[in-house]
Amino acid sequence: MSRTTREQMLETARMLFAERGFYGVSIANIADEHGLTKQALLHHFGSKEKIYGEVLKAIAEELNDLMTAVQAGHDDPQTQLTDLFGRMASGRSDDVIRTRLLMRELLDNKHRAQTAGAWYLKPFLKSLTNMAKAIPGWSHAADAQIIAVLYQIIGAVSYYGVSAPTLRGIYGKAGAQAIERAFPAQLEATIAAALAARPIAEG
Amino acid sequence: MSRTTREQMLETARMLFAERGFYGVSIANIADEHGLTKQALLHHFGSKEKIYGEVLKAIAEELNDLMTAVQAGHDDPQTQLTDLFGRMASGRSDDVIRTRLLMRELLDNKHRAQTAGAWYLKPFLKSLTNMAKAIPGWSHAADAQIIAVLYQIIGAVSYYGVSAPTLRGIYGKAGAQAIERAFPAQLEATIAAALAARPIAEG
DNA sequence: AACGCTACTTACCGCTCGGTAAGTCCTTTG
DNA sequence: CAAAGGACTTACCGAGCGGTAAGTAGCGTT
Repeated sequence: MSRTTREQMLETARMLFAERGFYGVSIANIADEHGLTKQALLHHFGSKEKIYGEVLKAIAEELNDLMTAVQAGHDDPQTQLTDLFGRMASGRSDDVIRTRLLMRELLDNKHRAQTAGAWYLKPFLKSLTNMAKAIPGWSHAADAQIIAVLYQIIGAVSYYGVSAPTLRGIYGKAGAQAIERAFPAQLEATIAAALAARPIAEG
Repeated sequence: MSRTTREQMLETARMLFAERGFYGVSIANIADEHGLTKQALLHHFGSKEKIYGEVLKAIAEELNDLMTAVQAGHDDPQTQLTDLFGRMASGRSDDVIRTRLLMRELLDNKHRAQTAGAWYLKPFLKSLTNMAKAIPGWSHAADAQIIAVLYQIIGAVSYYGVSAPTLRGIYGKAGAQAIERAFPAQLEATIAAALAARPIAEG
């Protein structure tokens, strides 16, 4: 049963870190969600940094699983990529939480650095790059160019998962819902356009 | 001279908030940068929230200025938009700091909410929307669809300004520099592609 | 010369932070 | 049935947090 508690704690930690960021969440905040004390968390994980590290590690594994699933589902690399990004931006609450957390990590890891960082994402980015290289016309592009394109797509995808509260604040509930409805199709078009545009050779 | 001190403080605050986030920066941190005490900051701004609010307000003004400049520079709305996003992603340290801060605000404002938020950006988004509506083929698109597209572009642009440290961690200094070199041209292509794809009517 | 104002200071306050120490309770194992 | 160990608690700690109170020092006005 301790296993379950641990997993529940990790899940809560992920949600809270995604919502408020590493510095915006205290160990006690996470523990309160379970009716336990912060020392219970420290017992299981040792330190706040380690909790955060485990959350990131789990996310990295999920992304790799997603990658595997997408590769199993299609042969065409462009379809694989489109499917992958579509899944990452599904709008399901799991995905939104994960996207938020990854964006925060992107912003913060410079300062918390090596401890636990985007390094976990390295294999995922490597797989992404290989997938893109399999697209006709991309095979001879430099890694740097491919990553530049991929990062722009990831940026577009990520903003989707993160903007909802802001847009609701600016445009009201009905307006935000209309935008949310329009997003997925529009996103797919943007991704298709970005992938269709072949990488530009360095000048 | 008090004016100068105040401005310096705001500048430092902006940089630190961008680097470490609202919760990752204390008033004392900001004050230390000037050799003053935190009470000096509280004297000038009243509270931490108000410092942050002033930073956001200044950014909103800058974006509006940028918008005006771009409109004065070109007649074609698509060129205006491309120019605008290009300037926002110039890679100059000012722009990187501003982009980081806006991304953080996007992630955090749900919780700090009305106090001081993306509401400052409302006029900017409104202008952006109008600019997009002037593009041939976009005039009859719903606001929601236009904003969906714009947000994706903003996402792609923003990731550019924020990813450098992470990419350096993953690909090393030389690799990251190659990516940085490839980014601008690639970004322009992505923006052009996203703008070229006409908004999709709601199904 | 007294006044008021701005710019700042030192001295606090109550609170929360991450983390340590030392236990209690309960279950598993020999 | 005792020993061991995991799960969790209460009781702390020093440090840092945002913010208040009460000044002081230097200026321009009257």
